[in-house]
Amino acid sequence: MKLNPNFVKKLRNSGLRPTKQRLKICEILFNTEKTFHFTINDLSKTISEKLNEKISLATVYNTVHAFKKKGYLKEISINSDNSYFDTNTSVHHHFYDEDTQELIDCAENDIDPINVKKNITEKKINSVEVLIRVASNNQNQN
Amino acid sequence: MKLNPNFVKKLRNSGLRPTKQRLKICEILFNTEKTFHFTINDLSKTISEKLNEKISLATVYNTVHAFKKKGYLKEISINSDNSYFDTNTSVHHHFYDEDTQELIDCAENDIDPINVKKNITEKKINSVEVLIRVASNNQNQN
DNA sequence: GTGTGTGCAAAAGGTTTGCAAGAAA
DNA sequence: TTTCTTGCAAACCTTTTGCACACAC
Repeated sequence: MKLNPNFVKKLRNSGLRPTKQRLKICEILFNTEKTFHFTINDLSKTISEKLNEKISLATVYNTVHAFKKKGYLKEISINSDNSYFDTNTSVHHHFYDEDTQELIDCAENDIDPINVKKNITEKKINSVEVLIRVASNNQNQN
Repeated sequence: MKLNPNFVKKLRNSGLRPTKQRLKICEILFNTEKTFHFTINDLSKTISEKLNEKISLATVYNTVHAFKKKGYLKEISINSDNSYFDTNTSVHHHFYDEDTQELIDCAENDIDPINVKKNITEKKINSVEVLIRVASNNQNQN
């Protein structure tokens, strides 16, 4: 497996040692033009499918949390069943398909800018994000 | 403890037997003009503080889920640490205070209506909700 | 009486932690 | 050789489940 120098640099810059495991996870997460969403479960499945090597679950958790802490990943909570991570760390909106439990990025101009007229707290607004839940009509939401 | 006939009726109407435990939980959740947010942990603490009687954790879970299923409660996921329930089951927006982990309802007219210009799925939109994260400026988000 | 609900304790599921061995600096 | 990281297993915590007893009807 090639040792991508960009990822080595990326990790080094944030004070994380570029270990074999972290580099492999970088390859999976950041080696594509487009961003995507995943669960820890997805990721560890991808690892064991795509790589001929095993990374322990604990290391996957540690790495994902380290990446989140460094700002390379963003965590998104939609329901209590699953915790999603997003390789797109910018503030943006989502569609959530309740049938498939799939999370889809919303393009910047698919939604008009949100105007918060009144901030009832005195605190600074860090982000304003919209979640659009969709489902087919003949849906038993249970 | 008074046996509130409204709650007896409410439960009966939805096919839930009006047991002592369920009625007590109704008193706590629905006996106020204003709606509020809580975690299972909050609720079970309130129960043991406000009532001179104990309700088993399993029953609290069962009841909250039964109420959610009947549409009396709504579950809100903000972070992976906590699952919040809302006694306001309508579609509405929230402020989330990252300092205190507190969830605050947003009044209908504190935000201009959201205009979804393009629904990239072909499915029906069930809800459009905004989450506004706030925090004090001098904040170490860790 | 019949069926549903409760409470306990045990099981489950997902995540974190402690620690010894291994890899990076 | 010193420090950080990994991997395993155990610990943890929250939520769910099985089952006997109790309660609602």
